[in-house]
This record gives sequence, C-alpha cells and structure tokens, in this order.
Amino acid sequence: MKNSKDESFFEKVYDVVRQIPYGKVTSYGAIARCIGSPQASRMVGWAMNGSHTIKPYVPAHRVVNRNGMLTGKVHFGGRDTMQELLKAEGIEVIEDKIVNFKAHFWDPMSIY
DNA sequence: CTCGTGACTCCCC
DNA sequence: AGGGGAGCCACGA
Repeated sequence: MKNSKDESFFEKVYDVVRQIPYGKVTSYGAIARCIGSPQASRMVGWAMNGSHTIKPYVPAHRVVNRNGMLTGKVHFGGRDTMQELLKAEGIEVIEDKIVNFKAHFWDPMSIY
C-alpha cells in the first residue's frame, strides 16, 4: 500500500482494517503503530466508532485490544454480535476474549 | 472557536 | 507486581 499523507489517520485505519484476512484479528495498537502513531491507538477505536457509517464495510469485529478482548463489543448493538461474527470465522471467543489470540493475530505490517 | 472525551497503550512509581 | 498518569488525533457540543 502507499503511504500517502493525503489520507487521514482514519482513512489509514479503515484501509488497514479492510485488509485483515478472513479468520484473522489484530489489535488497535498494532494498527496505530503501523500507520505511524503508536500512541494514537485510542484513535483507532474512535475510528471504528464511525466505521459502521462509512463504506465499504469495515470488519471492526476483527479489531480487539492488546489482550485479545472484545472491548468494543458493546458498539455492535450492545449484544454479542461481535463474538458471533468472530466465531463464524472460526475464532473461538470465551468471556469476550479471543481464545489462542496469538494464533489468530494478523500483523498489519504485512500490507506494507 | 474552545473544551472535553473516546472501542488504547506505554512508562514511571 | 499493581496502580496511576500522560500521549496521541479527530469529532461533537
């Protein structure tokens, strides 16, 4: 991918998240670090907040915190939608945590 | 236009 | 080892 500065932080985030392969997940910090702002991991989450509004579809359910926990599941309708989506992709989730998170982890750096 | 907050993470004590 | 504080960028009121 190209690192054009024309793209805003949000656009970069969306771009990366859309590249997440099926059955894979990543963390906010990994994305933030990859786009050049390791400390701006919060912004990634904030970007996800509006991800359902933009297009094309952004697989925000594949983005979790550093612990592999579904911190943003509440934003998927206040139910276990996020967990269901992950499970549908072969990712086992227990207690809002991804089982064997490291095995399913995908490095955003791969697209660069 | 200014202030506050947010789906996080890292460093320091 | 656990708790607390700071930093990042963007958006809404």
